[in-house]
Amino acid sequence: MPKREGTTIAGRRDPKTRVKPTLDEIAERANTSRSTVSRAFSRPDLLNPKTVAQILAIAEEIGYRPNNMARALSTGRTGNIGLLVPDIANPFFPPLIKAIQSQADALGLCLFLGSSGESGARENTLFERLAGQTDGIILASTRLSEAQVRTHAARHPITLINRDMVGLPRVLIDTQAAVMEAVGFLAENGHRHIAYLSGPKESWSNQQRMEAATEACRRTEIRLSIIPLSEPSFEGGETAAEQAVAAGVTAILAFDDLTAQGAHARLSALGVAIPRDISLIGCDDALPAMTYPALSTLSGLSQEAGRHALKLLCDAIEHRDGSQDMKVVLGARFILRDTAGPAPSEPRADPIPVNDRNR
Amino acid sequence: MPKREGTTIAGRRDPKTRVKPTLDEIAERANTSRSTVSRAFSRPDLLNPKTVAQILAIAEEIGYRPNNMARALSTGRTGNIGLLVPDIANPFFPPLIKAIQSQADALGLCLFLGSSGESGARENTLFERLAGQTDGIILASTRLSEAQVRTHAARHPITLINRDMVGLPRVLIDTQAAVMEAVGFLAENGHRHIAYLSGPKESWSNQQRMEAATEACRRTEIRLSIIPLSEPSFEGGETAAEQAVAAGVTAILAFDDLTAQGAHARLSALGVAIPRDISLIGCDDALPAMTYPALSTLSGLSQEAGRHALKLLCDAIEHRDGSQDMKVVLGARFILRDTAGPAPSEPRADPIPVNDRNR
DNA sequence: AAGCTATTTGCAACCGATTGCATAAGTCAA
DNA sequence: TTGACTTATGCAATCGGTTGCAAATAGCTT
Repeated sequence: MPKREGTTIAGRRDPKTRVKPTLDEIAERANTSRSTVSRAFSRPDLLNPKTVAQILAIAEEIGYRPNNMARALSTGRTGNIGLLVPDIANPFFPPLIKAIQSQADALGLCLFLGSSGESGARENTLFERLAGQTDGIILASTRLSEAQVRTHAARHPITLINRDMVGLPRVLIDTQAAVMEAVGFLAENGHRHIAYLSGPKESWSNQQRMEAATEACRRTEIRLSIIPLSEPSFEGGETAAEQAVAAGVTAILAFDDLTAQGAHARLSALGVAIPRDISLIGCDDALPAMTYPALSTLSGLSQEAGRHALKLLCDAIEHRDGSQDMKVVLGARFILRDTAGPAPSEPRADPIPVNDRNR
Repeated sequence: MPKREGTTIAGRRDPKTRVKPTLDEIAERANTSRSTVSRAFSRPDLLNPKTVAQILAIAEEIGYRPNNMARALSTGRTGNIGLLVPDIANPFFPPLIKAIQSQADALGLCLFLGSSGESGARENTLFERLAGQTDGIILASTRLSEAQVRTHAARHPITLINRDMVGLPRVLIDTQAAVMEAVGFLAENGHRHIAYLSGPKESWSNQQRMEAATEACRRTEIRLSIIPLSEPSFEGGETAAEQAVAAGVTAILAFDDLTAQGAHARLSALGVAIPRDISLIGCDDALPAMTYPALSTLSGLSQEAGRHALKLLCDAIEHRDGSQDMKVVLGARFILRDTAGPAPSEPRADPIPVNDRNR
C-alpha cells in the first residue's frame, strides 16, 4: 500500500485530506457518485445537462485533472505514442520529430522519444520499455532485423518509416529515382568516376540508394567506388571524403546531408574546391539552405513522412484486427544547388574541350 | 468494465485466456500468490531464493512484462520524465535532447518530448498533459512567465534550463562573458558599428546576450543597433540581416547559430562577402563545423546542460521536500572561426593602415 | 391512477500492480 | 515437546479511474 498524504476512512481515502483532487472528491462535493462524475467527462450525453454543468464547475474550481494512468489501466488506451530514431542529432530527424510531435499534440496524444544511437540492442530495449505505455510506436529508419520488427509488431501496433516490410504500415521516401537523376546529371556533366559514401548496412534507405547508384552508373558507364562510412556522422563523412579523393573521383554522392557536410569540410581543408574540383551531392535536404555554398541534395520530405506515419499508426491502433497492408511512398527529387557541376576536366564555359569526352 | 480478450471467472480474469501475461498468470503457474510474484521483482531479498528463481523462470518463459501504468498507479512513481523545448528543429536543441535522452535511458527512465513552437500557451497545455504521467519535467528555454512557471513548480518537480528563477533547480549557460569577448574582438579589429539580432523577448538567454552586448559596446564605444528578429529561425535571420546591412554595420552578432546561418545565406545572396565586408558571429555552437566557412560563435554546452539538468531533476524528485536552491552555471566562450575578422576599412595584411584606428 | 417507456443515476467489479499486517512455516534452545 | 524468534508467504485494501447492469426517477398515455 503506498504511503502518501491523506488519512484512510471506510472505503477510499478521505477526500478532504487529499492533495490531488480525484473523482471521489468531486463526487462528494457534488453529492453524487464516482460513476456519474466519470461520465460527466467521458459520456456527458448520458447525463442530465445540469448535473454535468455542476460537476464541471466543481472540477474547475478545485483544479481537477484526470489521472491518465488510472484511465489507461482501465481502458487499455494510454493516449501516448512512441517514436524511435537512430540519432536525434542527425539533422534528418528533427523536422520529422517535429512534424510528428505537432500532429500528435493536435490529436491530444503525448509523444515518447527514443534515440537508439544507431544500436539495434538499445532500440530493442527502448521498444520494450515504451510498448507498455504507448498505444503504438513509430520506428524511423529502424536498425532492427526484419524478424525483430515482426516480433514486436505481433504484440504492439507499429508503423515504419523508411523500411519496407510487407504487411506492416510503412512510409517510404523513395530516393531511387532521385539518385538516378543525380547520376544522370553527373554523367551529362562529364563525370566518369564517382563515389558513393555508404551508410549503415541495416538502413533501407542506404540499400535503396546504393542499388540505384549502382544501376545508374552501369547504364551511364560511370565507374562507381563504394566507400563505406565508419558511421553516419559528420566525422564519418570527413574520413570517407579523404578516401574518395584518394580514389580519384570527380564527384561524391553521400549517404545523407550530414555526411556530405563532413565531406565538404574535409575537402575544403584539403584545398579541394567544390564544385570546381569535386562535385558533392547529399541526401535528405536536411540542412536546406543552411550551408554555404548551398548543398545539392535529394529532397527530404521528412515532414510529410512524419505526418503520414502518425496517420497510419492511428489507423493501425483503431482497427487492430485489420492487418491491412498500408504503404505510402513519397518520391524524392534531385535538387541542384551550388555544390555540383561539370567535371574538372570539362571547363564550364570553355568552347574548346580539352579532354575527349568519350575517353 | 473494459471489453477485452479473456473470459471472467470468480475474482480476476482467467489467466489462461489472457493475452498479455500478468502477475496473476505467473502466480497461478508458480502455485503461489500475486504478492509473492510482485516481490520476486521488487523485493527479492524478502523471498526464498528458490521461489524467486522459479518465478523469474516462469516470467521469462511466458514473456511477462510488468505493466508500468499499474505500477505507477500504485506507487505514485511513473519512471517517466518530460522535456519541453520551444522548437525541436532549432539546432541548439537536438544535442541537448540527445544528452538527456541518453542519460534518462541509462537510468531506466522514459522521455516525453514536447515542442511548444515558441508558444507559451502550447507549452502550458503540454505541461498539463505531461504532469500527470511524469515524475518531473525539464523546461528548456521556457517561454512561460515566471508566475506560470512557479504555479507549475508548486505541483510538480521542475528543472529549468536557461532560465534563472530563485528557488528552482536550474542550469544556466552564461554567455555574457563570451559576448563581451566577442565584442572585444570586434573592437580590436576596427569595428565601430555592429548589430545584435535579438531573439524572443521571453528568452532569458536573449536578455543576457543583449545586456552583455549593450554593456560591452558602451565600454568599447561601439555603436550598437539592436534588430529584433521576427522569429528565431533561419528566415528570421535572413530578414534581419537585410536590415543590418541597411543600417550599415560591419559586424553582426546573432541571437543563435540558426539565425546566423539565415543571415549568412541572405548576405551571400546580396553579394556581401563574409568576413571581408561583414563579420558574422553566432551563438550556441549548434552547427559546430557544419558550415562553410566555419561560423564563429559562442560555445554551446547544450549537452553538458542537458546532463546537469537531468541530474538536478532526479534530485528534485528524490527529496521533494527540499526546496533547495540548486543552480548550475556553465560558462561559454567565444570561438573564433572563419566568419569574423577585421572591419572592411581595415585591410587584414596591409602593412599601411588606410584608416585611423582610433578615429 | 395505473402502466409503460425513456432518462438519469448508482452499485460494484474490474484494470494490474504494491504493500501493511497477519499468519504459516522453519530454527533453535531449553 | 514447547515457547520464542526468524523467515517466507498470503490476504486484502488501495491507487484512480471505467463501465455493464440494475434501480430509481421522470414523462406520457389512456
